[in-house]
Amino acid sequence: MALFLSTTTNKIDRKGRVSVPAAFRNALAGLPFQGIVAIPSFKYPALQCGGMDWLEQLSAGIGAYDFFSDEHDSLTAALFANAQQLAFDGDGRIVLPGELAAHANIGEQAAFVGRGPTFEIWEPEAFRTYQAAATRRAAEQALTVRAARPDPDGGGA
Amino acid sequence: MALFLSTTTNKIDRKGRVSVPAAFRNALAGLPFQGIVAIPSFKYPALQCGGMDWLEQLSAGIGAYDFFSDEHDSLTAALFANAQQLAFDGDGRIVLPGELAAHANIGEQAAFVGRGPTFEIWEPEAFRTYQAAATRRAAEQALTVRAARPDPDGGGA
DNA sequence: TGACGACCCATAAAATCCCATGGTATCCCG
DNA sequence: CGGGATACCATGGGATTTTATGGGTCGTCA
Repeated sequence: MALFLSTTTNKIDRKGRVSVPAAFRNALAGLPFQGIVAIPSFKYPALQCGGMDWLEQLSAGIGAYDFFSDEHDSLTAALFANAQQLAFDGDGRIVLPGELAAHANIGEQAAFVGRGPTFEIWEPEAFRTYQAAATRRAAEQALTVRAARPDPDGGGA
Repeated sequence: MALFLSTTTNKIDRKGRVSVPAAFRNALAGLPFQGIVAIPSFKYPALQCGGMDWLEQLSAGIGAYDFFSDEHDSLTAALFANAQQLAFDGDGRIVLPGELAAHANIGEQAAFVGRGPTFEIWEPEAFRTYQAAATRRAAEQALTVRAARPDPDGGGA
């Protein structure tokens, strides 16, 4: 699966449309469904996104749980019930539905944040705040990671 | 994986382009994505770089963490969100985005520093300073090591 | 009829491609 | 071994294409 990298902030026009960054669209090129899948994160005011293939993987993972288990209920309720399929228009834009925009407090602008196999959509200012904290934590953890996983180059970042 | 060796300093033209040293390009030949991946180091004013295969390895290493854990969040936010995929143009150059150049205080010139499986991009003067300090530290540590460990072959030097 | 979504087109800015040049190292041949 | 030819590399700039963004039109469904 392609990786989503870097952060791009795009404007939302008065019809509620946003351009998905070209780099992300390229990562999704070749998939049967041309568009993205967005799920409100239950940890952050943000939207978890990926291609259709990502959702299928997620589905496969959930399938492993017992069908009648509480986990199954919680997960399917939390994930699939709130998931939205957002198709690209001819110019690579999507329309952000009201509930999703509301969950992430998105107004005029939306930040598309790469997270490797997936990406997120944030309100730009909120993301900056979160990002600062995450970077600080990651810097501390970097030592841990290196200790746990021998890293010849001494450092990724 | 190929190795990156030696240091080369190249000029950045007014469009923000730099030639990636031919030796580094050769090390990346054969990869599906022709270009490099750059991540701002959170230890130095420099950019950690490598091929796409390097990033995939990194991604695999992070995948070991629980998907919903804070560690996972911090690392992916710090790495992937700040990472940039920089493709070669037809002449083996990349465009250095503003934020990356800013992080490394890069202006007119960029130093490509081989580090084995990865390489770094520095502002040349800053690298010289860092390099000198690192050399000094290494020399001090060498003395310490020799003192602590009786050396049968007479000290090597 | 009136709101909403899907599709189409226009435009400015930015990224990308393509070609030209000068310098340097390399190779080949006498 | 010397000298010319050659290939490769770093660099510059113009032309072309992509992107992001704005707006219009037409059909659909309530």
